[in-house]
Amino acid sequence: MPPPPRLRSDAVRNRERILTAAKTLFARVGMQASVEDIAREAGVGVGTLYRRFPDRTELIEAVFLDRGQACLDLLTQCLAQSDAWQAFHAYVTTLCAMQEQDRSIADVLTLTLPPSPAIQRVRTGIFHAQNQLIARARTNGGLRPDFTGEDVATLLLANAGIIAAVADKLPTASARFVALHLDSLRTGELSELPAGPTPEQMLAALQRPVTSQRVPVPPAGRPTLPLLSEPE
Amino acid sequence: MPPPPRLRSDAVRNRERILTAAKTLFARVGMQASVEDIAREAGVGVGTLYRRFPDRTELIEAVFLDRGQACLDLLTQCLAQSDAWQAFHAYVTTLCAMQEQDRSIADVLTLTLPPSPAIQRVRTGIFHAQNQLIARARTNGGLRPDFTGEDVATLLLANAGIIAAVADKLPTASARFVALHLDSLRTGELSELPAGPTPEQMLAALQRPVTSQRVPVPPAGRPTLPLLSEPE
DNA sequence: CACTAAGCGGAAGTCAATCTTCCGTTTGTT
DNA sequence: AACAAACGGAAGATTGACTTCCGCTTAGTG
Repeated sequence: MPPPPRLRSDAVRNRERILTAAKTLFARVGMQASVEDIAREAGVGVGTLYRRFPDRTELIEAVFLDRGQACLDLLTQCLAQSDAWQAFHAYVTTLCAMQEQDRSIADVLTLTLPPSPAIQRVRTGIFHAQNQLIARARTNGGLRPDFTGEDVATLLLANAGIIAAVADKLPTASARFVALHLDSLRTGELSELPAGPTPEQMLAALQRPVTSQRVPVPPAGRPTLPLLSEPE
Repeated sequence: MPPPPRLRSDAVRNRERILTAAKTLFARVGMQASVEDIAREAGVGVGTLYRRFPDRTELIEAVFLDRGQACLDLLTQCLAQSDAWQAFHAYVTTLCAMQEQDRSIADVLTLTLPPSPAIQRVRTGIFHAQNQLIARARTNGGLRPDFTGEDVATLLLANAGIIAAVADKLPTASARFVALHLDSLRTGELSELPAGPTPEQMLAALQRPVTSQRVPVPPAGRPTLPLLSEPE
């Protein structure tokens, strides 16, 4: 096979710029940022962007590896703390705060993108560390025993909902909500939790294609249950 | 002023059909359902729909009054219960479950639509009842004293996030999350909550135009804080 | 310095999804 | 039966994103 042709210096520079621009925009609007916006932010023409990244997924992958690393860093930092509850608490709090700064964070943990080998590796790394953190907090930190990694994912989705709706106008809403939620996680007066999705289900559910996230129209629709089920 | 011209009988019937179709579709996909989809669901032509509802907001308003009534009914039912905590618990649980069945429910409580007199009336009714429920649960039901109506709104936004992401594949996720969250609301080991948005802020934040919810591109963007703030 | 191929920009062509109008046809009402 | 009201849905208009293409620019080399 022929040696990969070297890129010209300006090409390298532009590649870099595009990547930074993508990070910036993905952070700001989520990963549905348009190609043109990214190009503008990078100060290059769309043509350039396309030559370098013919497929949007490459771009996404690059950015995601970066964000994933940030998560891993956070996890490492937290795992280093001695107090198990403190560590867990700091993790959840900081992660959710990061989400507010960077709307692509949620996607890293909750996936929503086609698994490439590299991404898979980072992801399993994250899951592993996260589970470690959870396990420790369960045995030593008073974290309720029925709390799972899936519950973290769900929390991120929930937090994403708040952020999408009001982060710009109510920057305090998310943090308060998370703080509140954390209060439900320590053993104390625990209610019987309904079973949530299994890890497999959760993984499958979040495995959505990235490009063209346009959802046509739900074909049929569930059989519209009665809205006002007898409370309790 | 001339007496309002009577509608022809078929016109009346169609008006009704359109309204039902709108309810159905708004429930299924949220209020961004397209005009054509509604028309098809109603079994009428788009032209008909347009003549009857030249402005999409009328349609929305009609549907929302209906959904609002459902919320009020729920509230009344819950307020009738004797146990204050049970009542509150049932309210939150059922409301969140309703959200899963009907994606326009969240919008009714968290608004997101231009206040018409009629809507305002229903809304204040709901808020009033809801606050009553909260107040009772606080004094008699062990609800933590720092919990407010705004926290309910935030929870709905969060729940909407979960639903939007995975309700189709993980129908259990939302319920489990809500149950978990409810555990954080009883007095017990309470942490110091960060202040959330004030009622005024919350109202203002959720006051968004309904039509054309396309957000162009966030003009500037916050000053990108460092992502990995020192945990804790 | 000059030559060449790699690289660049962005206008223009595609495409899909919605909104909106318009008009020939159907239908209710008197 | 006759007329206006109402209907359906094709067609035009808009919008926003994706992708291609080509004439100009520039880095790298001899």
